[in-house]
Amino acid sequence: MIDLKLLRDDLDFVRAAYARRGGVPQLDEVAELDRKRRRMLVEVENARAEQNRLSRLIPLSAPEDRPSAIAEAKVIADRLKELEPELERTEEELTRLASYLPNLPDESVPSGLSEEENVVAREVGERPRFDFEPLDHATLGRNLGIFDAERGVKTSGSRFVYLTGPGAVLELSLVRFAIDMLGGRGFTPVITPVLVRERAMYGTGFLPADEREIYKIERDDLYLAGTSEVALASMHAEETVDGARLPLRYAGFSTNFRREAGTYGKDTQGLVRLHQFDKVEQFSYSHPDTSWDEYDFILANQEEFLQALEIPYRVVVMCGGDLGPMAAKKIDHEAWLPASDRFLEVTSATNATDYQARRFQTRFRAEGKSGLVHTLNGTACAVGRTIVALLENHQRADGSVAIPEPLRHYTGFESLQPIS
RNA sequence: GGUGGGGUACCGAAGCGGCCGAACGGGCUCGCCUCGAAAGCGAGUGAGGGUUCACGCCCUCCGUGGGUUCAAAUCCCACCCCCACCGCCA
Repeated sequence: MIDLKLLRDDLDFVRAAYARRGGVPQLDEVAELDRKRRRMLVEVENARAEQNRLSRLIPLSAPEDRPSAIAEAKVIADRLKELEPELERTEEELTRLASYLPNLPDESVPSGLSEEENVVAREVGERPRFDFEPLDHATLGRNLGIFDAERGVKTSGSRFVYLTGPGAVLELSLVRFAIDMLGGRGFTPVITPVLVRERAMYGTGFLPADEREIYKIERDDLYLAGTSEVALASMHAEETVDGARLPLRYAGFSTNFRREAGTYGKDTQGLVRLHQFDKVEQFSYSHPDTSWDEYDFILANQEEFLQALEIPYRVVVMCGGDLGPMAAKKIDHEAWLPASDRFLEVTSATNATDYQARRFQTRFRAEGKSGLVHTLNGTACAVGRTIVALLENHQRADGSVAIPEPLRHYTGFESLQPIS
């Protein structure tokens, strides 16, 4: 939710900001409803003030004056019974429409409507050169016996896999590596609930915008989270935290569930686009004045993680049209996949500014003043896609795949070997 | 699945339908006292919104939503959430 005061104070500013993400059709309607609401609010409050005044006089008045005093108060009471529902309807409509307003893009966000207009900031790391024909990750995975897609389909349908043998160990190793790295940087490890209430989904910003993408458990009225961001953003809902304790940093681990609606036929092989995958996520509650510094910190952690694993990548700044509803800015890191000959999104970092905090009412208090915090999130390790990048970049002529040095401590092996 | 008990301000905890935004205790802040601290004493201490250049004024909030009434923390209805115990269970 954005601050509706902005619509009153500087509608043109809001309009210009939204233009960078393709515009928001209902903007003027929201602004008009807001004006109407305030008009009615003043009317209702004045009536209530009058009613309160009259009511207070009743017990003080002489018994013989009571009937007339009550009759007088009743006139106002009846009038309020007409005005209040009307105000309420206006407020409901306003809230409903306003909940579709996305966050305002930061000034540094490039204009654009689709991912074609995202901006590649730079490329980091050397693309590997092979003196043999490199294999794509799906083939490698099969050869190495680290996942089993056929049986995943048998059990759960397409886009589900079994991670097997060294694949399972590799996953746990990556998770632990990421958690340890962040633990040294002030992030408290958290394993989050994956079934969440509607309120958590709404507050994070995935509802109402991304409803199609989310699994819902109708019977128990719960949703399956697509990222631990949901539970982490919801963690301090309705709380006022001591400003001196900011930033609050969490390294969330969870299994994530995504419907991948509308992606039929896309990335059907391997570990790229699954309905279920595990991820370690950075999440920060920041003071609003320093949230862009915190954003840089999250981005730096992401780069260090990729560099430690010797994965070449590029930094992509999302254009306005490619931002999620909660994002004021979003930057992805895309790993280079030499055999597939393309880049693959492996991390994403978002500064949600006060958008989520306003919905969740997460505040801070410092020097006697209180305000909304800023929330930020960024992938630390999306396990499946990280494995994809490791496989393609570290494959060797004999069909094996080298494990990067920092990870060996966790895996206990130095390479993945082809089975039989 | 069953049975109970609860949701009041930063925390704990009272609260006859009418100066109740709410006693009291703790905490916190600022004073006094002190060489300094503790203790003690005194004062203060919620949030959101509307309006105003401002001082201020006004409205709302006692889990949520309805209802009764001139007037609801208080009475009525529905719902949500939390806790405890029993059963089942990784």
